[in-house]
Parts: sequence; structure tokens; C-alpha cells
Amino acid sequence: MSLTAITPANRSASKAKVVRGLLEGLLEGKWHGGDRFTESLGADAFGVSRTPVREALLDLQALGLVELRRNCGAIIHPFGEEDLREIYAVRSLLEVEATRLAASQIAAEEVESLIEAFEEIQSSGGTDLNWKFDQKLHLLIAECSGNRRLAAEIARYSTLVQTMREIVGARTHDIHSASADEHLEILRALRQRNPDTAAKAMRDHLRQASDSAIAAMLEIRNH
Amino acid sequence: MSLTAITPANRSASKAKVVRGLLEGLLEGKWHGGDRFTESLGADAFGVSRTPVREALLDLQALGLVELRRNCGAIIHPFGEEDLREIYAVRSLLEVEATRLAASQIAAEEVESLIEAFEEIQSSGGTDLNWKFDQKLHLLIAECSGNRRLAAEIARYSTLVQTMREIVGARTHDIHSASADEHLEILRALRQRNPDTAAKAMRDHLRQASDSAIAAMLEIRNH
DNA sequence: ACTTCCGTTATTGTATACAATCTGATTCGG
DNA sequence: CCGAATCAGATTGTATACAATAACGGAAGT
Repeated sequence: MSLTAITPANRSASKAKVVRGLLEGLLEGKWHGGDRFTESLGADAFGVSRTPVREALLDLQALGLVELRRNCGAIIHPFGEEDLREIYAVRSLLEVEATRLAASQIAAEEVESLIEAFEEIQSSGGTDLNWKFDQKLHLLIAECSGNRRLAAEIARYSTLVQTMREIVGARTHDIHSASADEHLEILRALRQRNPDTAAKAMRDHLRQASDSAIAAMLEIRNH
Repeated sequence: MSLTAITPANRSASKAKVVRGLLEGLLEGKWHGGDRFTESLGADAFGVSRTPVREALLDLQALGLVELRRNCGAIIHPFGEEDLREIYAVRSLLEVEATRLAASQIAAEEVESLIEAFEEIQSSGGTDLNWKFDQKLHLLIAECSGNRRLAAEIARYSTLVQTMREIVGARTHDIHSASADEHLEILRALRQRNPDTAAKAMRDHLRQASDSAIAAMLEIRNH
């Protein structure tokens, strides 16, 4: 069972570039009211053709970040605290359910190998590694939920959050990485195969993540 | 507040054609094992260019129905009862939450106008109208959840389910439309602004919908 | 002054062309 | 006989070209 199976991976670098650029603008608060953003505009702005811009906009529409209208360009919704909270609310909805499902059927060895990786990272203590572990944990849980659709949805939000993290990381001085305690809580509950405890641990973890994401965005906007 | 705002609408007929064609194949059980489906193949099969095929495949990937690999074509996952159940599980997760949220903040007049529309349809009794009402109800609830992201996700699944409905409707003799009783339950709970009751009614409604969707698929496959 | 109609222009939807890269098989060497 | 290198083909990723259509502004009529 390969973890990379459900990640869209880095097929199409141009599209990723556009998504990232647009997301930067959203986090900065660059767009107000119902600004219009046409495909050609994006193509010029990011130095790519219309095709990847178009695909990026379709993705962003599916995430509820822009509204696409025929022959009218993308209407960018103003982005604020509330929107970030909404994103994490959906993510929480999906991941808490996945955690509940995974807890009852995850293979013992998978959890053990994760705990090992976790302890190793703890001792070395790199922020980057911590995030990589975070991603690995969330992806594993998604896959172990046994619901491929759920895993696909989680993957979509995972790449969104990951991209936002990278943007924030490049601008602020690493405000705060995912808490090790929260991860440990989740791992323990998974090992005990306790769905409710695991779900609660995941919910708490994401609440924290939501708060720090909002803080990071405000940090960016005050500079 | 326009209901059409969050529906991707029928921008791009070719893409819709491809999605529908592929979905037909999946419901029929046409593809076994990890069959490969290249963009050019789809272009030839549906008489369109690669572009809409590509976009369709991206959508289907996001829904966890195919796996896209670079220079390798789309790998189609075999589709069965379990997959349909998974789709409805995710849909239920999203819509039950939306219903809970909507119940506490939906405008009284919106519910009243829906109840009116409902009673009108009841007396005329057309199956098509019934489905249209179903769609309207789900969309209104999604919008009234107050979470744009949640609404976007629901819209994606809504179009998926709607397309499957159309396919089934064209092949079987209208096995069974959405139950009016279930709709009434939801409407009553919404009018009372009772989140828990509304959520439960929605959960039951979707459980029924899931069962009948599975029955419809099996019906198709036995012909 | 207001509304309606019409033509221009802007913008997307779709098709095609080109480039990068992966796959698979075949050949060569051991 | 088996394995590694290599080469042709297939397939996607991206760019560009063309067609359909909706938005926008202005003119004409009332």
C-alpha cells in the first residue's frame, strides 16, 4: 500500500505555480470585493499559458475559493479569517471521520512504524521533518479509513493546506509547527484502537492547526 | 441569494458528456481490474478533443473514481456496491453537517416557499419534478449552512449523483424516486429549527437514497 | 432621460500542435 | 539464459489557434 497513490503528486508544475500564486494573493488579502481574474491575466502574470491557469482555477472553484462564470473570468471572493475557519471546519469534518474509521482497522505495524518515525523526529527536532511527519500521519489515516472517496477529499484539502503552509513558512519565521503532543495523542489512540479517543484527538489537533493558520495569516497581513 | 451561484452549471457540454460516458461505463461494470484509459482514447470514443476529456478525468480523480498517472493514462478502479456506498457515506457526512448548520439559521420564508413548492409537486405528482425538488432542497440546505467550502463540496457530489440518476433513469423504468415522506420530515425539522432532528432526517433520507442507488445499479447490471 | 436593440470586443470552451518524459521492448554483453 | 543499456513509441503537460458566446457600450427610438 503506497502512500503516494492518493496524492496528486507534482504532475504539472505550472498549475501548482498558479495555484500557489493565487493562494498567496488570497492570504495577503490582495483581492477585495468581487475582483475579476481572467485566464489570460493569469497566464501573463505567472508566465505560463492559459491551460494551467484554467486547471488551477477549476481546482480553486471546487474548493469554493473563486466563482467561475462563462465569458466573465473568475470572480475572486474576498478571503478572511472566517474563510480559513471554514476550510478547517470541512477538513475537520473529513479527517475526524477518517480517524474514527481508521482507528478500528489500522494495522498495528503501521502505527508502530509511525511511532518510531515520530520518536526519531522528536530527537532530531527539525521543523521541516515535523511537518513531513504531520503530512504522513494524515495521509496514512485517510488511506486506512477504507473509504477511497473520503481519502480523495482529504488529499485535496491536504495539498491546499500544505501549499498555504509553504507560503506562510516562506514569509514568517516559522511561527509555530504542528505540536508533537497532539500527534502523540493521536498515535496513542490509534494504537489502542479507540475510535472515539482518536477522533477527539484529531479534532483537537485540527482546532489548534486552524488557530495557528489564522494567526499566521494575520501575521502576513500586518507586514 | 441565487441557487445557481454554486452549481458549476452547464459550462462545457463536452466535459459533461465525457463524465457521463465514463460514469455509464462504471455503473455498467464495463471496466475490470486496472484498465487503462488514455486521453486520446476518450477523445476518440466521445468525439471530442483531448481537452474536455482531460478535465473530466481530473474531476473523476478528485472524486476518487480513477487514478491519474503521468504518461500512463487513467487507471480505472473497478466499481461496485461498496464504492456507491462510500460515495453516499461522504455525501452523508457533508450534507448531515450542512443540515445541522442550516437548521439553526435558515430564514423562515425560505422554508415556507419550499414547503409550498413541495405541496404543489405532491398534487401534480411527476417524478421529474420530484427530483428537481430534491435537488433544490439539498442545494438550499448547502447554501444555508453558511460554509461556502462545505457548499462547494456538496455541489460536487450533487452533480455526480444527479448524473448517475439521469443514467439510471434512461435505462430502467424509474425504479423509485426520492420519497416524499423523507422530504417532509426534513422540511418539518427545518421549520422547527431543530438541528438534531433535521440532521437525523437527512441521514435517514440519504441512507434510503444510497440503498435505492445500489438497487438501480444492480438492476442495470442484470440487463 | 430612459429603455431597447445592436455591434464590437472580451473571454471562455474546444481543438490542435509541440515538447518533455515515461514505458516497454529489443538488443547487446556477460 | 539473464540482466542492463538503449531506442522507439506512447502519453501526458503545455502552448497556441480557432470558434462560440456572453458582456459592454453606444446609438436610436420613444
